[in-house]
Amino acid sequence: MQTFHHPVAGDRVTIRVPETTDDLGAFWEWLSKARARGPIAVDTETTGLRIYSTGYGLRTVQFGDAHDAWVLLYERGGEHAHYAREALRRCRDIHIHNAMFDWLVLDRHAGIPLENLAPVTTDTRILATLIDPRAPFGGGVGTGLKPLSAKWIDPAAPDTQGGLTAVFRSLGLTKETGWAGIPLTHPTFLLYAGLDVIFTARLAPILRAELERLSVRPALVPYEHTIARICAVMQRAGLLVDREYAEPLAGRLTEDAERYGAVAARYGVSSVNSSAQVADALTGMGERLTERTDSGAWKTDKAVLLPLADLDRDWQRIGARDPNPLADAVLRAKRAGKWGTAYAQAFLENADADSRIHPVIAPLAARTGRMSVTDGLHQLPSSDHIIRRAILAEPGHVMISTDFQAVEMRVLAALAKVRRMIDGFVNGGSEFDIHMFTAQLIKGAGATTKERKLFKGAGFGKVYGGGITTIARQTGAPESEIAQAVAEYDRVFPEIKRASSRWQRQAFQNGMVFISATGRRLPLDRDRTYSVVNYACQSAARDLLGQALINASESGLLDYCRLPIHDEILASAPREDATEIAREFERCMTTDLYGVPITADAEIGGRSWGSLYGADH
DNA sequence: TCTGTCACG
DNA sequence: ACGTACGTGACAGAT
Repeated sequence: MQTFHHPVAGDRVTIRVPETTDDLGAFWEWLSKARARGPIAVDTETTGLRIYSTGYGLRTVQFGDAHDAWVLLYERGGEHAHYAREALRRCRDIHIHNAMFDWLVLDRHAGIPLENLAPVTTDTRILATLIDPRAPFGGGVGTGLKPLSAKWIDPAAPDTQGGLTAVFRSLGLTKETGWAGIPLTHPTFLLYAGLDVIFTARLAPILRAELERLSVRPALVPYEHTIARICAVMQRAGLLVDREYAEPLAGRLTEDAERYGAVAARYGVSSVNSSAQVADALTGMGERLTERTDSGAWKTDKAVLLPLADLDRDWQRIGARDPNPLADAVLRAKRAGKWGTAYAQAFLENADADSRIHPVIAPLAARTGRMSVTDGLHQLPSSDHIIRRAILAEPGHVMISTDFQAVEMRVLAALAKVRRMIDGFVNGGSEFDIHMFTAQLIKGAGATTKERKLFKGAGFGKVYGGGITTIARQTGAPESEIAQAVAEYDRVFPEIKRASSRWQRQAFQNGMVFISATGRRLPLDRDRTYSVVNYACQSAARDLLGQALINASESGLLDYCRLPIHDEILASAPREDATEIAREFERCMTTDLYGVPITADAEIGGRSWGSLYGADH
């Protein structure tokens, strides 16, 4: 048996790696006693992050408490794997840092259903996020095991992930190949694998005490664990990619990008993604650029190029000038290039052997509590259906998208107690349109759709905390019009400004931390405290979605759920039951927030996600 | 690794 | 004193 010792916060901890049957017996004896004393910390090491890729493997499973860790060599199979599985089956109280990953690994590669593991898990990352949700670059300590251990346990806590990267390099491996390529019994690998569970075990009680000290609403802890389980089930299910559609699509987009790229090359732009080249060439053609980036370079983004190409925001000809052929080619080449590589090509590369994409869902990613999804499925173009067309419901199923109706405006009305807004939402019925309502409030019953658009822009400006200039730039309306609209907006909804001041004051008195409607801690940046209005709304809306997911799960809809998208649940359901299931999703997403109705609208599509978008929409 | 850009809610 | 658009992920090019 390999044994390691390491100092942790003045203690000498022990890491053991069983080799023989006797060693495994010793592990079993330790586990029985440790389980009787308290929770067991668990962690895994694997060949990488892409759990569903072919050839993926589980290398070690670690168990530990505050002083002892055991690293089981799962990769060896046989009795090593057997002991690891049996240990996991017996543990009724476990601590994991970032549990979703380990649940899914163990579910897929050790035959331990996440439905069994999730209910007995406390995720120390969830606890840490409820204390401070900010990433390191956002001013927080971060929610990684290393920074948390350094802050709460031992400033000398090793950077096990970063430290291993150095070991990988010394072995001629990279960050990507190292996890699979490092020898299973490499001492640093095993030491760090063991230390991770020891730090997790020590972190849990400290974080729990801190949550209590800060009076964080206790219900948030089980609430977030339930949402994590639900998101893990969706990640496991994944979404089906239509390879027969995506492959030629990727090819076509690449051809388009090359064709337009060749046009740009005629004007001296060899790579359309080089802003400097585009700026030089445009200036050389006599165009005058006016906007600059943060670092002082000429801006050549879409907002700059579209007018030069005589195109509006929807890429329709304006007829105001002769289109600049370079601006037009750059726009089209960049779009085709991005859609081809970031979407169509990415679908094909990210899909597993069963043509499924398993989006990595982070249920508590943003500082407001919002979820994030990697693999791009949160950012697919919505103006055109061609990209989403590549994502399919299950065979015999159709896509159902159920989204909250103007949820952030409803949340704003409820939280800021905006009297006339509340009246509108309460009395407005199912077809109520808050932005038209606002336009009519200000302009009278004859308000036009153009005026609706103006006040929609002003409304979003309010929720985001934007100023006149920015709202004007975003909406394309002249500043004078926006200034007047915002002033009128403030006149009919005066409660918003008052709530903003009140919330900023409360946050200031609470160490620059705003407490959300659900009891979430939302740290503010000192130099932009106005963002509290957005944080309050975005965060409460996220928790409405979280509760909707829990409702859906409790109503037996979880197996149909595929992806949460901020104010929407995307589902795949049998065609013959779609109407009934859609009504059920609407019911799960319908609620009341301080007297303001929160409503949802389900749309039943066809086999592909694209059927809900673009031309057919 | 940073900057700019572009996609979403 | 005043005013500030919010939150993400991914890719390409420059450094």
